[in-house]
Amino acid sequence: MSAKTTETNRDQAAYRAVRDEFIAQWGVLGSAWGINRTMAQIHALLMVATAPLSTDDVMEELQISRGNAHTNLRELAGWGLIRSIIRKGERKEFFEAEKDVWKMFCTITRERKRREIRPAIGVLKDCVERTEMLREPEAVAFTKQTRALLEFVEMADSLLSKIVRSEQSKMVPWALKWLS
Amino acid sequence: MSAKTTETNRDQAAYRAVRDEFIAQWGVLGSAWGINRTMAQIHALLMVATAPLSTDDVMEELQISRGNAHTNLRELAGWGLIRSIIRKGERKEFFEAEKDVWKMFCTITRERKRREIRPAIGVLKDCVERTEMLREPEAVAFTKQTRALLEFVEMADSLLSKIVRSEQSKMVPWALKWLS
DNA sequence: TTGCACTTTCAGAATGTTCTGAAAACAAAA
DNA sequence: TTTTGTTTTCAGAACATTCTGAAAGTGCAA
Repeated sequence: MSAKTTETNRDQAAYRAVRDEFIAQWGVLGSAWGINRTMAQIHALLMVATAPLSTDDVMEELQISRGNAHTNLRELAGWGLIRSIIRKGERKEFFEAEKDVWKMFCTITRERKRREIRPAIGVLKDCVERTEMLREPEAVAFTKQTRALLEFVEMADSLLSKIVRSEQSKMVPWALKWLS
Repeated sequence: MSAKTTETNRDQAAYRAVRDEFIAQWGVLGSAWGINRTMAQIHALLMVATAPLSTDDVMEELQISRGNAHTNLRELAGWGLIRSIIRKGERKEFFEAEKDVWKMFCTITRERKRREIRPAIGVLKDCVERTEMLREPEAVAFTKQTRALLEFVEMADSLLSKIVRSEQSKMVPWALKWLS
């Protein structure tokens, strides 16, 4: 084995170690968020993969069962963070992640808006509507507080909508300028 | 019982029903986020309470055990979302929530930055540093991807820092203007 | 120093989430 | 049609989180 090959193997091993560490840590971070650890790990794996992976590849790399891999791949596809690839002549389904960070951000933001912000707005609107005609001091305070929350959340929702509709090429330079 | 009293009682009952619904739903939303349901419910309860509540009040209102109430009150205090009140002449400890929505937002953002964004930045920096000298195509792609993530997360972190340092009286009108 | 009012802790129970592995379903090819 | 490769489902197991309730701890005041 040549010196060159030896060096390459060492580098390859070093890279693998860092990559595996990245996947593991991304899983930990995912759970700190509200996200299933395996789902976060599969996402990390696909984000740094150089080619689409099959369900079996994912099972092999992360040492997880077929059911687990399958379910989490579907879930990720549901979020729009990965897409499935069908290669002609191949029966197997492959998956690849969206790698553009700005697009990822927009996708995640849109989903969280839908799953977390919208329902909160619904609850708050309902609370305000059903108490604003009451005159007991407690009810008045309640309406005031829930209305303040509602207004804030609606503003945040609109801001996020506008940001997500923008082009990265406009937003990022603008943000950097605003920061300085 | 006078007509007036009857009306007041009905309103009181209506208010209670909406308030309890609010607390319950806030708990559900909390779990959709990564937050313990009881913790979210206690927070909701204290947000709309007109006076500070004791541990026993919380136990009574939410029908939960002392240990549960205690632990989650401490946790909320750890986040800085509630503070404890000691009344002179009283041995009992009371709790009240920060009600100002902007301050709440800043507190939550600061904590999430600390608990979720900082560790992510740490992981990503480490990945970039440990692979940027490698020349294998896979390693190069990995560094590129993790660096892009790092830059994005660092930018988001800075933006949030700046927002959280601002005055509500400056940010909110500015945001509203920007929206239109 | 004893009793009292309250807070804190924690083992085990209850509940909730995620994972496995095998069977069923499906669909392309033989 | 049957075979073959693949995806999907899901019952039960494994694991993780949250909750209860009782006991221990704390410190004031009689």
